[in-house]
Amino acid sequence: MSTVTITDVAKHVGVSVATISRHLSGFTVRNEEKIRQAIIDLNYRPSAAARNLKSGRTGIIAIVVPDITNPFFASIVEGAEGAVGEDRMILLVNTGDSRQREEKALAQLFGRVDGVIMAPLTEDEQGPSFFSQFGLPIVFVDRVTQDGEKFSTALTDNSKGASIATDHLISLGHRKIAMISGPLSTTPGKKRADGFKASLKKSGLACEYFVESDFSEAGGYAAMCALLEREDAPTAVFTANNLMTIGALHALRDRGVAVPDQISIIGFDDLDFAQLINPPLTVIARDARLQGARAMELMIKQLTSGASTQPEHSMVDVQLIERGSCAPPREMQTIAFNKVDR
Amino acid sequence: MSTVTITDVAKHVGVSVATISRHLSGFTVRNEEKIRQAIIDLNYRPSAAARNLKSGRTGIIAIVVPDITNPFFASIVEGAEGAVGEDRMILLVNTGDSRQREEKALAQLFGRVDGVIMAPLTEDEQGPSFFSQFGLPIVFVDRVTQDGEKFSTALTDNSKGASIATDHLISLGHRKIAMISGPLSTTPGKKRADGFKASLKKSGLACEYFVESDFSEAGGYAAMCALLEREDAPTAVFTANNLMTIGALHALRDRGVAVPDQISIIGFDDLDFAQLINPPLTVIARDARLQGARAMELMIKQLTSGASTQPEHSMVDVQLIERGSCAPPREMQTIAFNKVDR
DNA sequence: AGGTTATCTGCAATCGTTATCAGTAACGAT
DNA sequence: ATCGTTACTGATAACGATTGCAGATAACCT
Repeated sequence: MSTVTITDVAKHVGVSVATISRHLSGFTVRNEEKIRQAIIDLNYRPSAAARNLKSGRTGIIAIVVPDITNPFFASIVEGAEGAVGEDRMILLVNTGDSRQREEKALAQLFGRVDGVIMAPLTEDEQGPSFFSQFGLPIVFVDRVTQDGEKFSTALTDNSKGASIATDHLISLGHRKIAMISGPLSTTPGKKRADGFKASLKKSGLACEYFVESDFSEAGGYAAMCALLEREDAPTAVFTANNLMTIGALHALRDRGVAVPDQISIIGFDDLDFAQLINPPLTVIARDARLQGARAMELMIKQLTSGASTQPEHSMVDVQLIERGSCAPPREMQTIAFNKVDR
Repeated sequence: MSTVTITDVAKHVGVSVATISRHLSGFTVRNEEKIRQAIIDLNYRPSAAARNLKSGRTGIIAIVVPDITNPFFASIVEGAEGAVGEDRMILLVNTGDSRQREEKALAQLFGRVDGVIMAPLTEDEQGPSFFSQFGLPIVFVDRVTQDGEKFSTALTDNSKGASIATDHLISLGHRKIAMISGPLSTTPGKKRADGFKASLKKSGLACEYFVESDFSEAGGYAAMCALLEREDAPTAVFTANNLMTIGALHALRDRGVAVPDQISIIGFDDLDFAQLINPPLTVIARDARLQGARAMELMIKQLTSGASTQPEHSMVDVQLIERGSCAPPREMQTIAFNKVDR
């Protein structure tokens, strides 16, 4: 009962399978009404597997992300979902930050999907030729691999964002500025660290409070604790992604450090609840949904216009959103207040 | 170049396709080393489509959720992902709260996946026989349809959770207790409303501040605003899911209403940042990840032990987490303070 | 050597669908 | 009546892999 094929329908109506197939493909055939009825009566559903084999396309696009519970990646997926269109679907692969899972998944994807939108774990994990030989269209989102130039990408201006954040802290008067960085093996980790260091350098500041962490909440927590324990603690900190920002905030709260009175904090990536926390969080924001949508558009373009097209690179802009978590450093606040009071 | 088939490998080695196939399936064959080498040289990857057609199984399980950016559903997906095992993958379908998309997706799933884990939009959307005739194993997660008893389910104790929340507010002395409810057409919406009303009744209170909303942040915001505008405003509010809690908190903040001094608030479902907001949020929590994992386990059980098995029902427990957003109502606080001061 | 297993091999059918190709029927124009 | 055109139909060969069957090869024993 569960396996009604096109042959059954054909027999039931008394025509050949070809006719049924043609009807399904939208051609006009003679016994349309009878066929329609038979399909309903028998509860026939065309087998996607057979169609895939015959046509060579699956109508499925894979999205491979390291961690779907990270709201940023969830937004990427949502954006891609919104741009996928009527006749395609999304296969989600969550690699859980495990290289092994990532590799395995990639191998299994072959023949199951028409293309892969991918946020690789690190930039150098696979041999340089791996993706070139992969045989499936690829679009990189948020992160790239070594030879990323050869593929379409949907990135954000990481170094610019980091520079804006750092400049903001500097302009408030901070000199002892820390960064809780992501892994330097990842694109955003590297670029954001670059932007931070470039800004410091431009203002003649040394990079003394740089901690490389892992983009996780626990990592942010640990990094913040380490910074607080230094005898000469920083007066401001830039956290390189949302989860580490949350972790750092937890650490500050647990240690009873007042924000922004004792330390200023600015995060990369906005959070849904940034306005609800105390104080409201100042962040560098970007439209992750848009980034996901761009990735999907690039993929669909590649799919429809053949593989011969040139790779395209999309860059989503970043933006400083000032709320309340950044203020002049403590020793300067008196001055600032004096000025205002005068 | 991109379509290397098993035949190409066979020719290259000088054996029949059957031998290659057997090698791939783990049997011992004569020219193992040669075959392995040829596979690498030609960059051959078995076509999943052909395997699907032949074997009738795809190794893919679909998860259909209304909104992947809702952290709760993201956690469900993560939990399911963690339990899916090595040889299966997840196809994610985000219906975006659109019934049309949901229907279409379901139809397209046939032949693409081995089973469907599903959180339906509403309880009654499809005819009662729809899922029975669907022809694919189904497990409902978080929400069910009318005839949910016939299928395996992974739910949480919604009414118990709502009762605990309501009782908590009552025990603090509140009498004017509001609920911002989800749609009564959904399982969690209905059950949580039931629990709320049952608790009020048990304590002899009338249900005067009940607002049915839509589980969205905007909906929670609007509902909270409506409640605040009533001449006899409530002193406490129970919000039926995480997004509406966030919306309500935004509304309270925008109106300058102090929590918990002027109004107490308790939400269903914990939030990552519940401790970071001011005051830390008191919530009813459950393990969404576990719920997703349970759903996947039920699905795999069904898949491996044939369709003949009885449906099973898993219930994830709920738990009150007291933080700082609930306090005795204003008129009682003096009394409470007096007691303490004595 | 001869016989008996044990192990491996190739052929061909099969999964459900679509594309191709050679028809056939209907109809109007000649 | 013949022809050309239009509009549809059915048989059949793919698509790329797996598998039962029967035959081939090797291994082992007497």
